[in-house]
Amino acid sequence: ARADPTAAQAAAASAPGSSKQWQNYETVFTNAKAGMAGVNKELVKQVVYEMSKDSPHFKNEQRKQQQTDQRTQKMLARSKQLSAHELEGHTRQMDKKLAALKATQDLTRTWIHCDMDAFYAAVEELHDPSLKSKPMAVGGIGMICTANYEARKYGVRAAMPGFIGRRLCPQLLFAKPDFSKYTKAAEGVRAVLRLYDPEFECASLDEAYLDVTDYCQAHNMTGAEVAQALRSQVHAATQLTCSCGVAANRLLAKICSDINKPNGQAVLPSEPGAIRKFMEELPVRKVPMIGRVTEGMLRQLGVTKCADLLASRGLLGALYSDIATDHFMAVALGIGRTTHGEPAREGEAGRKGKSVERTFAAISSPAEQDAKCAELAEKLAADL
DNA sequence: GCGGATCAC
DNA sequence: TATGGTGATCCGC
Repeated sequence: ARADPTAAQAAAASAPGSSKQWQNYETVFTNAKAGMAGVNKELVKQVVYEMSKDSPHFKNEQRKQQQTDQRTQKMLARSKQLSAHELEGHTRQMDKKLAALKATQDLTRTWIHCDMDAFYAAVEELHDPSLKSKPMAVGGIGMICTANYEARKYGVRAAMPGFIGRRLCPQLLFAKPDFSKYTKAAEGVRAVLRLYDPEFECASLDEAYLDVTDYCQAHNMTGAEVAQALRSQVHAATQLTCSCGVAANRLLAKICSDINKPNGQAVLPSEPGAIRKFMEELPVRKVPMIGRVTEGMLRQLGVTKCADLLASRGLLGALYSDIATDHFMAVALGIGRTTHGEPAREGEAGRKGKSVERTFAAISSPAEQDAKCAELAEKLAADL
């Protein structure tokens, strides 16, 4: 590997005086992600744009973007029609909502959100330690599932097409996803988590929520100490590292687990003042369920930090649904769930749907399209 | 009620 | 050359 990934890339980049259209090209790949602090974002944007701009995929992205632009414009127009009187009314409504929410706040529990670091890639490195020092991605030429930290230095990351990753980092190695390996590793991790909260909840293969209130009490330990012990024990048992967030509820713990990634932890004290201060400065995009689109719409309304959610509560109340504003206000106060969900009904019991989809090259003949549908239906029937 | 959009992993 | 798959929920018509 070269000493300075971005310098090597810059030398290889081809853009002799071309019009710099890529500068206006927003891509998910330049979002902040652990291990990507030193990445030359402009360069990544340029490479992604150059490799994408003539593709059908790009056209489709543009179409979708236009759609959300329209939606945003509609909302913006409505916001401008609001009278001061209407705004005041909505503000009072939101104040009621806030008061009700505050009454439900519970700061007596200690939650840990545990998030494995570059999980699939870390498991692959376990099976082949020589990969550790090399940039490597799990996935294929079509799509990267996750990249190790060596690869992230080049801007290579999850959800990026493999051929773009290879352009950003020519020596990038690919490992074929092997979910039986990851499932097995996850079981090793879970065996440890169970010791700290027998009712812990898996959010995915590599994420879990633990209520460690009882454990803290029984062992006379702080949440931070438990997280430290848990991480050591996970590493001892599996040779894998994870990051933890420690806070009074699941929402805050989840946000915190991302702060000191990889192999770190962050603690938010369960004090009203500390929580208020933490939320005030937090960019809304860090909040679970505020994704790229919602972030964009909120930005148009002048809302970028969680403090803005409170300040603009009247406006939000006028423009968004009850469900959405409930979430916004809860987030603004740092209020999240403090209980486990339904007793984990194993397997398929809670399932509400089942589907199958494939990406394939364009086909235009009705006969071929029909055959494709039949193929998918057969697959779905077999799965069912 | 439905299809499409959004979000998460 | 080439841009994933599954499931849940919400929005807008």
